[in-house]
Amino acid sequence: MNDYSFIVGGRAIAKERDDAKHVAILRAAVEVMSQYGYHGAQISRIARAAGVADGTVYLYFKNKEDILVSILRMAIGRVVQECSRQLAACQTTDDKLAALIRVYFADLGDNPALAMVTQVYLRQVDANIRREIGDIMKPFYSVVDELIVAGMQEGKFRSKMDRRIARRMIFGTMDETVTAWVLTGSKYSLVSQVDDVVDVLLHGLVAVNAEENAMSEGSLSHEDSSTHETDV
Amino acid sequence: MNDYSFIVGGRAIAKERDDAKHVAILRAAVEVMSQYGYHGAQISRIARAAGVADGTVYLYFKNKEDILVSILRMAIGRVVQECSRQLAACQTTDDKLAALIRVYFADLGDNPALAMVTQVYLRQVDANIRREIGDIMKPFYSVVDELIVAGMQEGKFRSKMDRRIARRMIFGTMDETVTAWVLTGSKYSLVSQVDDVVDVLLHGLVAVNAEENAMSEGSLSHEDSSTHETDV
Amino acid sequence: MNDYSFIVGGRAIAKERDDAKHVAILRAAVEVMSQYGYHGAQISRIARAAGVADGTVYLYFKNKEDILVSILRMAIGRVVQECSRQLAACQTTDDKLAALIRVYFADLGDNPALAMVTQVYLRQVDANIRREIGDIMKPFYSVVDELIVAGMQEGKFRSKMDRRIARRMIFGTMDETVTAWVLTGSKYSLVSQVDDVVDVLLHGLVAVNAEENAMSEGSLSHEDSSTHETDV
Amino acid sequence: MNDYSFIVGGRAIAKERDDAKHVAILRAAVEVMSQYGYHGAQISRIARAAGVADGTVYLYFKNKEDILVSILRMAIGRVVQECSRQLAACQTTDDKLAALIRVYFADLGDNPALAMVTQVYLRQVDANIRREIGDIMKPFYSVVDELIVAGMQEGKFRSKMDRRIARRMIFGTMDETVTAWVLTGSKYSLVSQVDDVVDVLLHGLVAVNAEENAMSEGSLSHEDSSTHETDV
DNA sequence: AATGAATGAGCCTTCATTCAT
DNA sequence: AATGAATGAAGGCTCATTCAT
Repeated sequence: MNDYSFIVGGRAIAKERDDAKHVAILRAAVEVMSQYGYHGAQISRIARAAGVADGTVYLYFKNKEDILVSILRMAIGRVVQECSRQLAACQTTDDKLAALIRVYFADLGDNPALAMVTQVYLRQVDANIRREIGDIMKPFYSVVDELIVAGMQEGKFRSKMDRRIARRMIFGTMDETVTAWVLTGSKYSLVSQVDDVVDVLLHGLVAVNAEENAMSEGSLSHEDSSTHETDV
Repeated sequence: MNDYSFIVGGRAIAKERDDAKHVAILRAAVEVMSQYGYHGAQISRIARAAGVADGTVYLYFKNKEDILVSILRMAIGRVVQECSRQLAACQTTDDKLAALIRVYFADLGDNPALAMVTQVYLRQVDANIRREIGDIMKPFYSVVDELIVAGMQEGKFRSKMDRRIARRMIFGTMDETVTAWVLTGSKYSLVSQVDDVVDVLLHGLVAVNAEENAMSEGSLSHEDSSTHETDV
Repeated sequence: MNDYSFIVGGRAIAKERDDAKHVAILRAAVEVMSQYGYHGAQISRIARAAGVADGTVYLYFKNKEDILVSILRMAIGRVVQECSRQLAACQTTDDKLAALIRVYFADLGDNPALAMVTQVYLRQVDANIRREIGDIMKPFYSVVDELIVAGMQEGKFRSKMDRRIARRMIFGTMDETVTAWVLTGSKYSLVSQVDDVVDVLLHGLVAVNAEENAMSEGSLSHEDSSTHETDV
Repeated sequence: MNDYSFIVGGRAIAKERDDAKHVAILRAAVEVMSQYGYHGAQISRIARAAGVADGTVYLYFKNKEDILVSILRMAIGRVVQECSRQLAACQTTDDKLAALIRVYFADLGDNPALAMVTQVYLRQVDANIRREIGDIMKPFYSVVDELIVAGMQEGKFRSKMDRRIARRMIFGTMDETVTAWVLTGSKYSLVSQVDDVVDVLLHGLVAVNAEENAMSEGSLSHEDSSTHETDV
């Protein structure tokens, strides 16, 4: 999935030439930024990489931050959509959580450049835009929120748990995992971390008893991922 | 604790006039940055807030980024030091984890401006400085790492768990919690979240059985914190 | 010739708007620098004098020093070109030397502001740029070198003379003459000095015998130039 | 003569500790400037090299330019004084000119760092200080002027020659020679150039006849100096 | 729609000089 | 006399954005 299909997301039919330029600029922005860093990502460089004139960028985007936000919107939009599809096919809440994380990791795992942008550069924007970022993330938050609520209702998840804190643990862990992967050069497989991450989120750090430890061993594969990973 | 004692860390007595200026500039930097944002934190504004001339800033700091890094160094240094003290007094690994998170939340909870800088603005720096940030964070990482290893060795923590992923869950959850608190205006008590956060980290999302749920209810207080918190 | 035709050199027709701005900035730089001195020649002042924005200067020149170097390049380029033309029409080596000095004095004599820049301000640049200045001057050096060699080969110039020293005498004398003229306010005619300078370069200080002195009297006119000149 | 005796010049007895600091600062200024260049010659660096505090420099010199001017004043003062001594011992005007140039070349030849300062860095000062430099040079100019007048009166030098132009030729040639020597790294002997320079100044470029050329051959040594010299 | 030349606001940093001690 | 910490003015350069063509 290095074809940037993530950018146009779920739109079934590309509109026109317009859309082609729109996408080209977003593609270029991701590439330029992941290559040259935040400060090296001048509009003129993005425009050149996209094969358009500087001014043309402003026909498609309000300003530079709008490009960054659009990148996130597209990426998250696509993840959310893919989540809806995959989660519907899951039977248990456990599976749904695993599916959610797998979709997220798979998406970013296939696009290190995009991951670099969302995990690092997007955080360098001004405070006023963080609000907008929050709005973009909301649908994704909702998916998780609904998942947590469902889990609690069906008795699977702990009933007295603070939903917000649970959600922050999920996002915080995902975020930290992806950021560590990105900052160490995207050298190992991000998806390979899914099972371990899900396991620790579901069961926490504490070993309830020896049997539980023994039972969970089979499905885990820490050793594999460990060998590929540089410690951060 | 708005007296910025966090800045000089554990030093009982400020050395000289030197140190006073050093601290004054760091204080000013934290205040100005939390108020005006990263891009609004011009050296001249920081200098004015510190009551010194622009040039004086450069007698104490190499450049603007050095100020940012110094803020983190002081803050983390103080947290690490406080952790060593508090963790030594803890009997169980559970308590140690709780103490660690409590120290961290208490420190930042008392200094919303500092939290704003570490959680938001510090991430806006250039790639080259991120390495330095990593070095500063290492001692803190180590504390957590040792805690995890100890927990696993004494059979308290799950033995087959990936240590790195466990650490990322802890940090990711803490980070997400503090960031959410900061971005919603630091309106509720950050320390009040400690028990819930620790609980969810230790036991995960899954309810093992009805009894466990019932047992954990007593020590938790989601309702209290919930009422103060705006959802993010 | 205060029309700065020296700047575009031999180009018969200015290319485009591009060239017009390029020339306008060089013109402005010469004027501003000769008027306000090197340290008073801020980019913003040059830009204002050229009728462009500060940033526009950097569309045409790499940096401030590049402007200085460009001024020299244009000026010297024009002199060298004019020299080639005039020297070809000369019969004797004496005449060629006279023509060379006349072209140089005429050019700078018509542009006191330019002379001020090349004789005074250009020498205030950094060591690294002196090399570039040397490269620019080389063609001019070569013209003189060839002239000296030709004179020696045809037996006109003293055969055992050190060519380098001869060249330094020629340049040193020209340079000192122009600098003295510039620093005293360009009040007298620089070209009027040509014959005397050439005479002293060709025959030196020593009177060979009474007859030679008597013979040379007719062609010289020290009294005229003397009356206009303030001693330096 | 690398002992900086040039700095105190002819003063028979150094005044006190005062004078020692005065000299130390001038020494340091010459060293620092020749080593680090004009822009690298900050007062603080000069002070450190002189072993005094920054502020102390201002007890001995009005400002930074005053240091530069003082360096020139000392150097020229010493040359002028040495000239008076040596020229008195000369019989002919020719010899006096040779002595003058020899004193100048010997002095700078023994102090490449000083030569670098006078030939290169001193010219980077502002316009207002050039006047002061002119004043300092006047005694040296006078020596040459008197020499020229004497030569003309005794019939040795050409009677109708423009004195000012003659003087500029002498200074221009000396200056160009020293500058070329300095900028090529002071690799050859500057004094070794004296005879050739004097010869070309006295007799000019033109060969009067074959006999003259033959006669002058014996006293010249172009080949020697040529081998040591890199062309500029 | 597309261009790209032009704009100009904005800021970090240096360093000669001062002055309280 | 000596110190050296403190000062603060000053400017080259970048780059997001505009707009005439």
